[in-house]
Amino acid sequence: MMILDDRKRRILQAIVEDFVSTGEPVGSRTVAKKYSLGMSAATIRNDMADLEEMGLIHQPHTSAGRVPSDLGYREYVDKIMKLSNLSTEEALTIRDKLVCRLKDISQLIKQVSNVISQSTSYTSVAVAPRLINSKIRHLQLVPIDKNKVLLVLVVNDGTVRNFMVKVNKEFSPDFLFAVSNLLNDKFSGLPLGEIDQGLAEKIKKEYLTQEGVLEQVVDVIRQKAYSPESVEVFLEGTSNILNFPEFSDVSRAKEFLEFLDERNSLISLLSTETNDEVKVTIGSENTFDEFKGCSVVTASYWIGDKLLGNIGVIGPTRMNYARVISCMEFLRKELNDILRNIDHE
Amino acid sequence: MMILDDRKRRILQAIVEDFVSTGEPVGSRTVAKKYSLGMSAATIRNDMADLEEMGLIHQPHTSAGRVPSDLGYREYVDKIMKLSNLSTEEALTIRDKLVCRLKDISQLIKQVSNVISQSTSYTSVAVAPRLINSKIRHLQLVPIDKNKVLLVLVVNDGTVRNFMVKVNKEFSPDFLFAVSNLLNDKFSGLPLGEIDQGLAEKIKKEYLTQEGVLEQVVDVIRQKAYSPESVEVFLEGTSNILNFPEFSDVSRAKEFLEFLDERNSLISLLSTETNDEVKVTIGSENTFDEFKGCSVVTASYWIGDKLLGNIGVIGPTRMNYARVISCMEFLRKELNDILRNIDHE
DNA sequence: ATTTAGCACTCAACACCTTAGAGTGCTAAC
DNA sequence: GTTAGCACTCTAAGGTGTTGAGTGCTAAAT
Repeated sequence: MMILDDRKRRILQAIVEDFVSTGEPVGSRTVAKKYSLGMSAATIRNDMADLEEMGLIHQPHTSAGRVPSDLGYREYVDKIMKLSNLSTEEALTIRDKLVCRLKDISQLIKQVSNVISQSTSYTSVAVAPRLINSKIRHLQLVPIDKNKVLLVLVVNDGTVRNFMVKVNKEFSPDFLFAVSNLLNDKFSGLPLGEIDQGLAEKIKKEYLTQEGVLEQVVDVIRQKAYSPESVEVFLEGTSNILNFPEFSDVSRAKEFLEFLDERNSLISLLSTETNDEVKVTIGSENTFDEFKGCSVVTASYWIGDKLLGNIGVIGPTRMNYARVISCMEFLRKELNDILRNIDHE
Repeated sequence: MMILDDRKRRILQAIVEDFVSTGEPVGSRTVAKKYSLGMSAATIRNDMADLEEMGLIHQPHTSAGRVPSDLGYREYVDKIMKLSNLSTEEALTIRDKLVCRLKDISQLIKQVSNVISQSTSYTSVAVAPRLINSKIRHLQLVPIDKNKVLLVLVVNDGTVRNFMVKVNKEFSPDFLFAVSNLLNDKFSGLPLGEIDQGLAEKIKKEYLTQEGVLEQVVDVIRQKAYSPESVEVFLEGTSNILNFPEFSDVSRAKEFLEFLDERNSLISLLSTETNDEVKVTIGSENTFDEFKGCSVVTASYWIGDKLLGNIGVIGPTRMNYARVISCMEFLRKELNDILRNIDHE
């Protein structure tokens, strides 16, 4: 457990905030002058030496100023920084951008991601609501060709998804319509996770039908509900990272961008459940090596107590944490509000 | 009209090929030694001076070697380079990667784009078949909620698209099914471009129906058929460009990457009709300023004489043209073959 | 017992110079 | 028409000196 006296805390704060905004190591003189803490550079130097001993800051080289370490950022985020609400003006612009795009939840999430990346100028990732937690609102089978049927699935949040179902004989539109009605009768209102072959069996018995569509449909639903393939991921503002001197080394930038291309990594990056809070992962706290120099801020959005998906920001460890976190708080709440209104099951 | 004697052509060839592979300006000694043209460096120097006068090559500075100009590349591409087929091995791997992914044309195109970017190590763009040129194979209306109906549209190449249709009253599934059947009857086989309100009127008269769905559906089809919004664009291998020293300047790389984020620019970049050929646009020949230092190689794919979409490669002007063009030729043919087999209208 | 001023010391960054070498254009000989 | 030779040019790389920011330590001041 780290205990800092008030003065050291203020010095650490000054160092973090100055470094975040300038990108240059911060010297004792700068702290004394710019942050009017009412003490001399020499005093600050002494405290800095202590802070360094504690591992909160370090020097790139002997005659340079100090730079916060990952631990220093952690201390700053946990105990020092002060969050502030977005300006009302900004809040309004963001709200505006979200409302005018309400045609589809996936599009909404994509837009949220876009807004995040724009107003933080970092990279943003988001995953659309996972199927597995949704309830079926409506489904319908549409004939495609002699061995394919399209399953159109509408879930409670209004998302529409298409799945191709392979079948072994051709079915007439009328028959498929009848089956659709039957399925709607039985399935609608059920969570996707509860659809299984047992259910199919029951229906088959009850209606004495032998046709093969039923199992195939249930199969596809089960498969798609669980498969990570069917999770929609949005990535916005990837080129933003090139603004930061941390990535002026092209090979580093490339490594980063290539990592972002891997869907699965992104999904696992986000899928730390964050309950009701915004979660911050700093530098070396990251599991992925590619992100040792980056920080990730994530949040989840919910309907009631059902986790729907996550949103996140990725940027250099030298990140404006207060701002990013405030921004994420705001958007998380905003998103939850919008979703609460949509969900008329 | 530019006429080069055989020797000058071979010198230009050597310069282009050496520069493409090394990225360094090419000197007379290098040409003489590495490309055994059987003449001395001095002779080559004389010819190089001529080539420079013709604007085909130029010197970055007095005591440097020569670098091809855009015009030089053009001459090389048009009259000098020799295309060679892909190795059978490579052809097989590519064919493999395409076949195992046949579930959906859009996915196929995306995969093609992916393959292109991988085997050229440049960035690849592709547009999926445009709706406007497709014929309707099947359509069906699915109820969503009290003022929305989903239009599921299946076109002749097997692509399935969903469109939300706003309506002003709630319709029963049975009614929508009946309308779907009617629409199928009237529309299926028709090119999307031919659907219009006249057609809707005719149907309404014939069936004496007054319900409002029909117009709305026709409206949505017309709108989506023409809107550039509904063109699907795929972009693969964006981070590849960071491999080239041309983009080791981060701000240049950023500019490039940001340009790629704009769908519309990409679409217009590709939508030069290229008939039966692969088209090469070199450096300053590009309309977009952002691409003055890049070359773009595009090709189209067709079913019969209907243009479906385009595929393209974007890379630095210092590009291995012969290889890229061969690769594109191959994939264009491959794609056309696959599509020919799919299209059982 | 802190805090502060003063001072010697360190080190990266920058400017400046020198050198090496790659490449040229020109001329005169082949 | 081609080539060898040579003087010339210019960049890239390495070396040197200077500057200034920043430190740590010590001794005086509070």
